[in-house]
Parts: sequence; C-alpha cells; structure tokens
Amino acid sequence: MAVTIYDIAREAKVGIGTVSRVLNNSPKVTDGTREKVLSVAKKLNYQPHAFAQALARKRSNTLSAIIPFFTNYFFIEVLQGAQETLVSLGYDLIIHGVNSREQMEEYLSKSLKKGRVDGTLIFSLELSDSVAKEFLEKNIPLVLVDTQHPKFTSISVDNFEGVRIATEHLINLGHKKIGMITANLKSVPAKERLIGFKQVMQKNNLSINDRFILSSSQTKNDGFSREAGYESMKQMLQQNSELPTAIFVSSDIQAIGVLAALREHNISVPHDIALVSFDDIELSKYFGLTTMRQPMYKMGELAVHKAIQLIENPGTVLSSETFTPSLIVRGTCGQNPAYSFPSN
Amino acid sequence: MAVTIYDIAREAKVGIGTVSRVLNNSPKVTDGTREKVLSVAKKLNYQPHAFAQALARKRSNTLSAIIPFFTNYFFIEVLQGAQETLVSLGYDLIIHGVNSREQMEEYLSKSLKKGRVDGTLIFSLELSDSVAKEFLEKNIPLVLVDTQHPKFTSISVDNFEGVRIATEHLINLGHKKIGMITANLKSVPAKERLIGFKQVMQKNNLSINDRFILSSSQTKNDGFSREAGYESMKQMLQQNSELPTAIFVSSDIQAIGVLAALREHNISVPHDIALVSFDDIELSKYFGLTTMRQPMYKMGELAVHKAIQLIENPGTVLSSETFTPSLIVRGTCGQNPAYSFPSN
DNA sequence: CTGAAAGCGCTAACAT
DNA sequence: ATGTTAGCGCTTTCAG
Repeated sequence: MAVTIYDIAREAKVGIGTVSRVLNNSPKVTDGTREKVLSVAKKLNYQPHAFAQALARKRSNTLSAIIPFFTNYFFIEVLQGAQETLVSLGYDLIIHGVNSREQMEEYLSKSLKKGRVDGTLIFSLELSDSVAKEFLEKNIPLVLVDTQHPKFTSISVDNFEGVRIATEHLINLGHKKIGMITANLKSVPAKERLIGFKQVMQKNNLSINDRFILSSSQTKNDGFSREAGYESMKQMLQQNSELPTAIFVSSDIQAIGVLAALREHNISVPHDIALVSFDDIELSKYFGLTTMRQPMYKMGELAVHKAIQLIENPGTVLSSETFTPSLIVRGTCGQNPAYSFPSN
Repeated sequence: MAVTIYDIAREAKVGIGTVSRVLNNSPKVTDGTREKVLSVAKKLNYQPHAFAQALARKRSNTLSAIIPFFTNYFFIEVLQGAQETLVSLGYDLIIHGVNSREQMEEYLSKSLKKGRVDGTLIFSLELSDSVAKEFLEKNIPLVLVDTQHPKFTSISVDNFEGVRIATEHLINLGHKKIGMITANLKSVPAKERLIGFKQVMQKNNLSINDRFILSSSQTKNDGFSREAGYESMKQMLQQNSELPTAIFVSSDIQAIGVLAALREHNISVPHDIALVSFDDIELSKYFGLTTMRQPMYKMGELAVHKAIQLIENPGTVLSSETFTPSLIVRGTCGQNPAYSFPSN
C-alpha cells in the first residue's frame, strides 16, 4: 500500500540500490540520476519505513528515557529539553515511567535488550549493580541524569555549590542563626545538601545548632514532599522556644509545606524567618520562593547530546558533567521588592 | 551478535518456523517441542527483535502521543494514565511535544506516515482539515483527547455539566450576584464554559450582570494563564464599585492570578468573594482552590483502550466519550473547615 | 556510477 | 505438527 523504494525505482527507471543511495546522500551518484530519483520520490510522497531502516542499519534512531513518574515538575522540563533536541537530530523518544526500581529493571530487561533503542537515559534512579553490568556487557549507550555511577556518563547538579550559594546568600543578608530542613537522608541529593550546608556554616565560622536541623524520615518521594516539609517545620516549632532567623530547605516542595506551618503559627516570612530552598520547580514562582534553580532544560539537552555522541562514536570516554544551580531571588528572603510575599 | 530464532532453532533441533510458533503461542505445537524450544530460549536469554517483528507483522505495538508541551499539569496526569495502561498491554509510547499546530503537522507528515506507530493520540490540539483528511485516508487509528472532531473518536470533559455543578455549588451557598472570568473565547472549552455559565444562571432565574463577566484577550495559552486571570480581576476591580459575591473562573491557573489581584486589594477569599474554578491541576490543592476536577488519569487510560480497540478491531465505530468533572471542595468557597485558606 | 543480490530477524503461507 | 520458503522495506556488498 505504502510507496517503497521499489516504486520509485521503477518510476525513475533505476535500481533500488541507486534509490537507496540518493536517499542516503551517497556521493557516488550522478547529479542527473539523483535529481530524477529525488523528484520521483517527492512526487510519490515517499516516506522511508523506519523499522525496515532500523533492521537493515541495525540502528533505530530512538532513545528511551526512564523516569520516575511520581515526581513531576523537574522531569517535565528536562524531558522537554531532551525531546526538542532529539527531534532536531532526527531521533525519537520513547518515554517509560516507572514507579520503582524493580519496575525499571523489568522494563530494561524486556524492552531494551534488542535493538528497540539505540541508547537510554535514566533519570534520578539509582543503578543497581546487575543493571549496570548488563548495560556494560551489552554495551548499550547510557547516560544518567540527576544520578550517578562511576561507570557511566552522567549529568548532574552540583549540590554542594548550590548549597553554598544559597547559604551564603542568607549569610550575606546578615543571618547568623541558620537552620536547615532536609529530606530523607537516604537520598543522595538530600545527604549532599546537608553535608554542604554544614561545610558552608563552618567555613563562615557560624555555629550549627543541631536543634535547628531537622531531617525527614518519610519515605514517599524520599521526603521531598510538601507534607514532609510541613511536618519538619511543625517539629522545629514544637521543639524550640527560640527559632533560627533563616532556614535553608532542601527542596521547594518542602518549602511550601514549611510556609504553611509557619503561617499557622503566624510567623511571617521573610519578616520573622527567611527561607531559601532548592530546585525552582514550576510552583516556586507562585509562592515567591527564593531558591536555587537547576538548569533543567539544559540538562535534558546535554543528556541527549552525550547519548548520541556515545552512539555515534562508540569510543567516547565517559564524562561526568555537573551544572551549577543559580540563585533566583524572589520573596522569601525579603530583598526583592518585586515580590510581595506571599504572592498568590 | 544477539541471539536469534535461528540460534534457538539450531540448539533445539527444530525449524525456525516452529520456534516462531511457540514464541507466538500458536496452538499447533506438541507440548514436547514447545517445552524444548522454550527452555532453549530461556537458556540463551532470547529476546525478540522488536523491529524485525514489526516489519514482518506490519504492526509496531507502539502508539504516539502528541501533546502541547507548554501546558504541563493536565498532560502529566493524562500521560501517566496512558503510559501505564499501555505498558500493561505490551505497547510502547512515543511522546512528541509540539509548540504549535504547524509543528504538529510537520511531525505527523514525517514520522507517522509509515509504520512507525500503530496509532496516535492527539491532546488538546485542534485538528486541521488537511491533517484529518490524511488520517482518514491512510486509515491510521487516531483518538483525540480534550479536543474533538466529528470524524474521530474522542475523550473529553463535559464542560457544560462541570460548569453547572460549579455554579450551582455557588448558588446553593446562597450567592446571587455571581460573576465569571473566562479565558480567550477563541478557545473551545473557554467558550463552552461561558455559555454553560449563562445557561445555569438563567435556569436558576439569576440575573447576569455583564460587568461581572470578563474574558481575556490574551493569546498565550489561550488566556488560560495566571497573568490573564490577574488582569481580568484587576479590570473587574477597576470597572466596578460594587463586586459580585462569587466568581466562577474558567481555570485554576487563572484563579491563582485572581487570588493575587484580590489580595492586593485586601479583598478576602472566601469571606468577601467566593471562588470556584475548573481543572484541579496539581497547583490547586496548594492554593486551596475549590474546583472541578477532570479525571485526567482515567482519560489517559480510556484513550489508550480506545486506540487499541481501533487498532485491533478496525471496524470499530467511532465513539465520543465524555467525562463529567467532579466538584472538589476546598477553601475558596469557605465551607470546608479542613482548609484554612489561603493554605500555602 | 549503477544494477543485482544478499541479508537484517521475524512471521506466515505453503508444503509435507 | 513441523520444516521450508517467501517476503516485510531497506542498506550494503559485489559485480560490472
């Protein structure tokens, strides 16, 4: 039914080999025949059959992205970056949302093994040894986004630097009693952000009051949730008669919970307590959060470029790129007059 | 390099036809050979080559989803529904984000024509006649989500019923002077929601004050934006000395802008003005919006089922399914004590 | 430079 | 019931 290279070969009075050649821009064709073939192809509205090409070329021109579907905001933007650059490069993207590491492994072992995709992007999910081994053995191009592994190229965010910028912003504003609300410390970024925080405090000769440091024991989303932030703030409120003048919260979504808790106690932000957080998710601007922005779109873009490099240039050495988040000043630290907080 | 049915045929001392049969659960195989083949397949860790299958079967077992990437919230959930049911049915999903109708048409004409996907899902984008014709001609299964066309099966939301429920909620609360803030009326849902609103008011013998009905002329996102809502509310505030006691806002994202405008004028919600809106996007709960929830996950699920039905059962008549949104009572109408609004 | 032919891995029709 | 063969549509030798 569909028009194939045979059709255009017949019509153009050439062999299918020649047709294939001009379609693939092979230099070894006369301009005359090339034009003829091209014009017939256009006339017939020819479209190559992707699967047949994939089969013959042993290349599918598609990447798969594995993302934890529950987390939303961050991924949307990274995916958008990935998707748009993929399109511009003539690739397709198969997206696979997983809810757990097991599901990821199941998917990987089923769908990725044979030719379906040329490479894959894994987002925020820790790689188990068995999966890592499989990728290594089968030599499937893999790039990790927002997660890392010594054997694979990855794109991530410099949590330490981000925390430094955020905390020093607070310090520069004159704050000395600074607290921190962290997510579940089993999460790597959560841990890094806490460690980073302590380092910055020390470097600036500020004392760390352990009562001002709360971490979440919640497991849902590793404690990166509004509820976890709310609980942590409540707890800090209960445990202390005196409060810090500023708090660094390890994610925006938690910061939103913190704001709610604070509001319930009639503690005004930024007047009584200043807040900085991390991520700059879509929500953040609606709440006027001063936060550390991760260059999500760019990360997606770069991830794709790396993956394609890996595919088209198998010898590529693995590289681990790190982005530095940037400070977005809005209302929660009180020095951007454009934001009258809360800004809903 | 990879293990093929030839490998397992040789190892199991049978023909490739037999191997293919057992792999495809053909009944015409002896239990003995079946077992033998299966065990060899397992031993060799065989995985079928998706593209070769697709080529031979003329079926790819993948669907593509075309979504306007800019709109975020709504799609995430619908996609999640779509994705999960697709996986459970052994299909893959290729996601394609487009920023304009032109981009959509470009993508369609390039990638969809030949065998790449068995069917496609189009989200919220209006179908041009040429595209519609193409789908019809090529007979490619298509289901529309959150948009409609007489010739294709679609899943959408009953805006009229939703508006009725929302508005009568206000009426039941005792409101008589009710205003509405709409999006750009060039958008179909925006128009439907306005028409629905007027109908309900009439049916309840409530007079409609045109000064209380504001529509946005913004084109970005068809006026479904925070900014548009903010502007509309500002305008209503300027134009009137007296205000309605309740407002129906045609989307949550606009309602958030309305809240901001109201707050600037020290008008308290729900005390001075009650608000109902539409969508129940992720943001809404953080703002305590009372709103009409669209069953997004379910819509994705159903869309997939319809599409697959179309694929596997070409004779299927087109069906247009409509979901009724449900009222989510939070804080903006003031009768849910669980929500002390604003709840950020 | 170009035509013919082999083969990518699999399914399905055709024999047996 | 099972082996054999012919494609699916394309790329890529291999001759010429």
